[in-house]
Amino acid sequence: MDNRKQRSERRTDALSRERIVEAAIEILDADGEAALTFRALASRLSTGSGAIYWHVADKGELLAACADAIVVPLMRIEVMAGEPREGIRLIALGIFDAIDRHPWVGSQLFREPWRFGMLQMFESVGARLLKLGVPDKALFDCVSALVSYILGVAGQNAANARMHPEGTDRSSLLAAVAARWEESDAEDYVAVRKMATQLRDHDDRAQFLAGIDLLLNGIAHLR
Amino acid sequence: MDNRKQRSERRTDALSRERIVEAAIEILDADGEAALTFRALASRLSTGSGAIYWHVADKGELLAACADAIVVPLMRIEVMAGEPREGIRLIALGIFDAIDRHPWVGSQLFREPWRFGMLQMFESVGARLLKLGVPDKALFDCVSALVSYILGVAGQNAANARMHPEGTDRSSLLAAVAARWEESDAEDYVAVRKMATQLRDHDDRAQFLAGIDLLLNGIAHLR
DNA sequence: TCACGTTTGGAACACCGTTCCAATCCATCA
DNA sequence: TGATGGATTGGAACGGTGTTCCAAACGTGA
Repeated sequence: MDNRKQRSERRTDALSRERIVEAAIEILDADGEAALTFRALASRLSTGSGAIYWHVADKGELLAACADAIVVPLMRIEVMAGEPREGIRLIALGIFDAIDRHPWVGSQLFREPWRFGMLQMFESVGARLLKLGVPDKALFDCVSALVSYILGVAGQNAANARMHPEGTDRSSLLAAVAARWEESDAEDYVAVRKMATQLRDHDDRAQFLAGIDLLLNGIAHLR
Repeated sequence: MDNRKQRSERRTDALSRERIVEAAIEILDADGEAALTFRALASRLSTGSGAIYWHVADKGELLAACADAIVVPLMRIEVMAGEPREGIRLIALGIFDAIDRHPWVGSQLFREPWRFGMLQMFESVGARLLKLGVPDKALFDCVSALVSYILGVAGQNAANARMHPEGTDRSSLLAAVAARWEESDAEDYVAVRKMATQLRDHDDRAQFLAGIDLLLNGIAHLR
């Protein structure tokens, strides 16, 4: 009779898929992708690896569940309010910022794109493009270009973060690369030299948005 | 005296960085990324792992060297001949096709983007955009959007290939996904349902090019 | 011929994901 | 109430990985 009650209330210190995912995310955020091992996870949860495997099929599913926990909530964006272009920018920025906070999501999102709220993402972006008057025939190409771009930048940011773990002084790093660009051969690298100054003080987030706007711009001028 | 001669001609069966990279690429192409282990490599070269480590620092460097061997030649494209837009399309398609043939390059290119002919790629694309009249101020954003998009699609293709190893019947797979899209809720998934038919018989390569054109289009209509 | 730096092959190490299993918990039923 | 059996746990064990280490073989200049 109180069957329902007892099922819904679980012992707080019992292992559960959510508690495992939560602990895994803590490890991922604190020490990066390579630090997430079943041993480290078991130790943090004061248990053995076998117990974890009872709740989670394997490491792939664990990573996917972690990424889900971060990404899926992002997909629930105000249904269709506001200007469509702005809506698309918000969706894109939401993903960008999430991956900025949790770089490991980038690689995961990338490794298995179809496990996540991809359907919702396609719908969110697609519906807004329809509202902008994109013809049905061009819709899929446009949405998929936007999504590819978003995931592409996401993945690259994750790679960047993996390479420059955190404390790195970003501006001096950029300055160093820019200096190298400026020193490259004046005849063979005309464009690179011109980009060097912009590289030095560019902002990843703004540049990401510029790319989105470029795509939206191209979509607006479809014939 | 024949010092030079002896240095340049190496015994054909001696181990060398190039022979190792060559063998590694064969394994990668034949059996995928997971099959490349130092043991498998050593066995193929009839040697021990220690001998390989004398020529190659670690697995990361090995993978990077393999990717270099595929990608770097692609960057040497006819200096500045032909219509700039077409040139950019050719560069992009070159990378797309290379990754289609060697999916593992996609993930590697992605993991460490700056180890490769990225400078050349920035220059090749940038110079052509300059020729198209893109103002200096917008150059970096435009190039970087194009490069991000290219790498993004590349990575996703690699992920796809990893998931559907080869023999998979692509058209029936697409049909299955499309069917699922069509069955999704009629009210909440308007756009997805419209895209389903286009998903069913789309061509990855053409769609990739459509995205490039969208970006070029947006760049052309910059104000 | 000798000596010495270069190159090799494979054993050994630490660690990983995963499997297996004995021990424990706990709700249910006789 | 006590027994029973499934759900859940913790940790040992297994096969495999990247990497290190080192004794042996090679080959080249003195």
